[in-house]
Amino acid sequence: MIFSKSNDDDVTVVAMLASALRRDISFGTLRPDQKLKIAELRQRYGGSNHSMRETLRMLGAEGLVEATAQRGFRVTSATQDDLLDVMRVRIEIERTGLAWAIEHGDVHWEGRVIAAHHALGKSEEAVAINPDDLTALEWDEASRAFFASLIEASQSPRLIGLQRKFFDQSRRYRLSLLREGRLDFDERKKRQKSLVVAVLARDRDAALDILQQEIEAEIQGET
Amino acid sequence: MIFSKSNDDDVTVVAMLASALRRDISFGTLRPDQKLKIAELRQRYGGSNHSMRETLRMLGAEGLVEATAQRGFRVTSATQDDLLDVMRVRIEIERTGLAWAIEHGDVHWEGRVIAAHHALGKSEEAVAINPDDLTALEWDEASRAFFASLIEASQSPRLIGLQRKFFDQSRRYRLSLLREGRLDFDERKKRQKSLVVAVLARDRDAALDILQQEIEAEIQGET
DNA sequence: TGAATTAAAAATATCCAACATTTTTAACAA
DNA sequence: TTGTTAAAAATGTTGGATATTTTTAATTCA
Repeated sequence: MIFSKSNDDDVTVVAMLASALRRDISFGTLRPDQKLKIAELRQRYGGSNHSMRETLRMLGAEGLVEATAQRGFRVTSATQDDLLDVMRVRIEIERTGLAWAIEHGDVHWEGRVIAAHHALGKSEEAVAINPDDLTALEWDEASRAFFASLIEASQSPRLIGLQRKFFDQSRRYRLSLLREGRLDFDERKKRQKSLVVAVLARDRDAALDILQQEIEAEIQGET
Repeated sequence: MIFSKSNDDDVTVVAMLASALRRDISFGTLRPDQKLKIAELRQRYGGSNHSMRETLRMLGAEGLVEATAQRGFRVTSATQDDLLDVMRVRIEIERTGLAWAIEHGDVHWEGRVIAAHHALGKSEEAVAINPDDLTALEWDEASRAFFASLIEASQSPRLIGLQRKFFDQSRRYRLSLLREGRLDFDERKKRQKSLVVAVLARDRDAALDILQQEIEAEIQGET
């Protein structure tokens, strides 16, 4: 058989519930600090109480939801401090990962970075024109793929996992910036371009600087 | 009421199961790659099938256990590469945290570092003489507390969380080094002492260097 | 013999229903 | 108001049942 299973992530009920909840937390349908009562969630998303509990535990591990003993779950609160913390940690993680990747990466890695950059370019154009939910999610995923490609050659599974985790945690804030039109797509395009150039030139210091700027631009927006 | 509840962590069944499993994974009673069948675990540790599943999900989030859809859980495998990865990431996390702490920490932080260092010293002496399981666990906890105190003033909840996570992940390896008598307690004592001195002097570069050495010493052992 | 197929067994993932415990809410008295 | 108490709601846990999937063993056939 040529075809691989569509998505190893959505085969179980818990995985599907997790996807749905992640999406709704990202878009703010489930608001920060909102109490997540098992009964209500079941009515809205389906699943048994155990599936839902397991799902919430998973999201808890991802940092999207917080659990308190005997007091259930709530959506992780979103504050300015929290945003700052995610982004500061993201900067350190991704800088380290990129440094390692520049050290270890081969020509195939360079190819994947170029490909991811190309795809991101298309997505940014699309979302700049039409920022509806679906387009926004595709753009965010392209963005994630681009940053992921950068540290892909770091040879550190944990660092790669951390990058994904904090990128996911910052999604809420990022989509909010997009909605409010506070992303400067021209600036992003320039930075991303020069970031790729620096990476291909193996100019570590320059690459790390630009990477950091690109992440910092997501803290406040640029307009 | 003056007394606070003993431990917010062991109030629920799931939390207790998690503690027990964590301990047994740390000591290798549950070996790397070992299949964790719900039925067997229930017989050994108690709890319902759901509690056990939830527990395993939690440990999965902590990186002690790995889950595969439709194929259950197993103890995360322990390889040389894995050890290297944990330790490299630990170094980056803790270096960053200590740098931030040195920047932000006040005199109270210094006090807590000194206190944790003092307690660790006692524990190291105890475990050097008598490395039984209980003493070993207490030593490991004192060690964790010392490293945690260093980055406590980093003002980054996420960084603090990451430090704990990776310290926990490396526990298996660390206890193994201890069992095999491959820790040089004299060297450790010297390093810890000079680390504290550097921290109090706010000599960032020196402190980061020593911290890194102390972590690296846990990769291979020193004898 | 050995590869492929099939049947049986085991294990996972899920659900429902029930109950004990804890927390939250509402009512009430001081 | 403030504090206490009772009722309601929600969480945490369990047992048992069932569908699906994976693993193992047995069997067939080239």
